[in-house]
Amino acid sequence: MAVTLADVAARAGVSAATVSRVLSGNYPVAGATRSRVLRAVDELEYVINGPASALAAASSDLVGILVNDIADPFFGIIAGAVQSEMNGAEGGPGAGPRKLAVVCNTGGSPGQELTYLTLLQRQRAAAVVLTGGAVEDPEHSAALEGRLRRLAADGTRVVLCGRPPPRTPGERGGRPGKPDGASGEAVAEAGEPVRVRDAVRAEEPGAEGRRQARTPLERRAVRALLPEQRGGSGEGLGILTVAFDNRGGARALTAHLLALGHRAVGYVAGPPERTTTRHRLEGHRAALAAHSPGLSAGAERLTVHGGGYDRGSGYDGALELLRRAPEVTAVLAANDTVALGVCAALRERGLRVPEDVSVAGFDDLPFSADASPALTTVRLPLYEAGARAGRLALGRQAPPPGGVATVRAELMVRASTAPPRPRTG
Amino acid sequence: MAVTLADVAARAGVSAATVSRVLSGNYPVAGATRSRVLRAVDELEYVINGPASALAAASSDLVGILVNDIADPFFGIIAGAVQSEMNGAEGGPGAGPRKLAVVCNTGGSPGQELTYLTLLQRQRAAAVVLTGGAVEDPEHSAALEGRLRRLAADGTRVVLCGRPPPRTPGERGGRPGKPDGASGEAVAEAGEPVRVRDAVRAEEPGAEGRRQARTPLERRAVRALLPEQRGGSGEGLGILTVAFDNRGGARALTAHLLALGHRAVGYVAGPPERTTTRHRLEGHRAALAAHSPGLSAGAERLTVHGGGYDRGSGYDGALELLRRAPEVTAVLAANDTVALGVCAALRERGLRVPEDVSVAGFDDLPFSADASPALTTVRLPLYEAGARAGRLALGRQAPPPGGVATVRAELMVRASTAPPRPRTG
DNA sequence: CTGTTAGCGCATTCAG
DNA sequence: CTGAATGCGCTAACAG
Repeated sequence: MAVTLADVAARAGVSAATVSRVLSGNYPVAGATRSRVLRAVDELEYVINGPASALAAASSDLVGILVNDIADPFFGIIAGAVQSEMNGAEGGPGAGPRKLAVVCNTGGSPGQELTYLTLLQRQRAAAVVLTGGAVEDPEHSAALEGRLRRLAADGTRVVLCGRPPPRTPGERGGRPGKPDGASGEAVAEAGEPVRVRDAVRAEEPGAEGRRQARTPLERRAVRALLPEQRGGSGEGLGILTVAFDNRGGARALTAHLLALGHRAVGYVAGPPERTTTRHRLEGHRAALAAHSPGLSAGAERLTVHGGGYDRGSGYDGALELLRRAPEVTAVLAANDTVALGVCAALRERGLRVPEDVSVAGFDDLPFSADASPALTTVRLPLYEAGARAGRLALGRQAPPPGGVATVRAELMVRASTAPPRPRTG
Repeated sequence: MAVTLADVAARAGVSAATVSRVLSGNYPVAGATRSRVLRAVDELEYVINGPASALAAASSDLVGILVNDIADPFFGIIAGAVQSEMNGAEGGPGAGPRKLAVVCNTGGSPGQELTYLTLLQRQRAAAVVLTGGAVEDPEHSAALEGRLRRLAADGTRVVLCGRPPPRTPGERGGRPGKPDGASGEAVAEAGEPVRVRDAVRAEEPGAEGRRQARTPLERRAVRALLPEQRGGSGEGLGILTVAFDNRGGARALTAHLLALGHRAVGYVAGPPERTTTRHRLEGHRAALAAHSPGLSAGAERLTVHGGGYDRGSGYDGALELLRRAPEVTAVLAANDTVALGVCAALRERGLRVPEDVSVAGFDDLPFSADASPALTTVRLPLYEAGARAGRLALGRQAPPPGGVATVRAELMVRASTAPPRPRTG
């Protein structure tokens, strides 16, 4: 507790300034002096005082990752990817995490989300990454955008991963419910979707610790420049987005079921207020509509909203769906976890998957391939998306055009879907 | 970025000290003044400067949670529980997380673990919680204990969850491999295991913000006192432990299989260097030995070590086991995830579970009950253990006697285990 | 109850 | 290349 820079300086017979310089390593120091200092640091077991350092330098190495549910591998995979991006590629010998990447569990609560953002703002976090779908409550959206705007203004990099970009002011008065639209995401979808693997690295791999805008004055100058470069889709707020193609994925999934011959397709959706829920549902309905107007008309009745993205919601939702529409021959679930719950409910009702009812999930979490039957689902490149978000948060990769990168979704056809059995009744 | 306490003070027409007082809330301030200040804070969108505050107060509200694999629900559940404990029960109006509980993903790497601890130490974290099994490398153990000791000495609370307590100096020269011993954990196991649900709360629910050792002088005094109260099992280092009864759980599981009639029981274990692996294996062998010396003798050949606690290790391990000992009628897995991999390999070899081979997991993660067949496993009260660890980290619950609380493991018999089929050959 | 006064430990100016 | 001096923004002691 007690040992400070001054102690180290005294032991090494140098000034505190010199110790500071060898520790931060961004300033020339004589080799002999340097090693003397390093030895003193070691002998005294000196550990830098983060708060003091952050105060003096007006910067911190904290990076916050907000997740809706830390016990859900969906978020775990993304968070792990972001975090791994903070560590590797630092070059230096014995390099470890230069950044303290920390994940904060909001439990899906808007309030907690804001609270964590405040806490992170207090710490002057270098970046924050928000993962997963957002809650579409106007009041909360406004509060959230305000926080994010201020964070960005303070120089904190803000990256959204798996969440649509905030609407730019001009785009206000959204149209939740309309199957398609002109939001930022739609724009990205329309264009050539950016694929993570093809992404161009902004810097050469070996380039380490390039000093950029280090002094307070330089920093200020950079900030002053930012407004000039502003584009659309949240980029104007300095917010970058890695979005998932939830609509496209759901569309492909439903199309797959229709192609198999299913006509009564139930949907056990997530909580209605989340963007992810809405987008997947929209994709589903779009596929229905594309097939025939009749299917589209009945969709409402065949949709059940669960209270969450958990197994219980799938279980309950499936029972409700069966009660409401016993004729369903296929059930789409909000995600893989929900799909497992659906399967459980179905089995309990004596229905076999896929012989009696086909079931499909979303996300392709690791366990999905191992479920039995193996789950037909939509693969989202969670890890790659998280890694990309991490790189953007670190400024290690050039922002995508428009500030939004949309990541592809891939249909994974496995054993849980099959043609409907011929009607015997 | 620019707005500081002084700005708020100026706007509210009070001194900076007063603003600080209303914000920290631990000092009497006149109602009128308070609301004036609050309004100014609001209008200016003022956000406290964490580093400055931490520096001045010589304390921080950061709590670190170290996990081996953030994508593994085992850790997600524990981490979520710890985190939720940081938020709730704070009493105050509009209360959110007073503590910034953050989870750090070590990826199971000892180096990363140390690095994160250093980072947390830099930030003068209020507490750190280390979850999951430790790596039993003497060199790393020494380094780790050194870090933890220093952290504890700095006033950071250190809590281990799902990891055995560090050996007290006198207990050095451990006996990895011996089926039983006199380590700290064994002591705890021998005594009445502390059950989380019955745990007594240290404080009344309503008691908020009781000031303890607030001034630097008082703080110093308390720290000086600590050495006097030292007990055993890491308590001497100020380290508290919530341990899992891995040995007992594995013992019960193996006993279950033996009772069903199995005699050739394979074991697809985790990485050999981890404490969790060793303890579960020891429990398994103990049950074998208790049944008959003959079984114990053959155990070595029936044990395969995987590279991790993931599905792939289970898959590979099972294939190796089948090659080495095709006669197995039951397979125990390192954990549920590994068990899923084992099942997959078995099925691929045309073996049915449980008709041809019984399979059992460990942990009882949420998906285990949904697997088909539903997995027989050992339930570990992950959430409760994490919550308890969180409370200990906050000092909200009295430390268990000896500094170690062992949490019960419960056998969950489901569909993946059955009697061996009568030998037809 | 409130204002004034000192630092907390470090990074960064400026002089050497 | 190095040392001395200044202040980051806040909290805590001290007087009123």
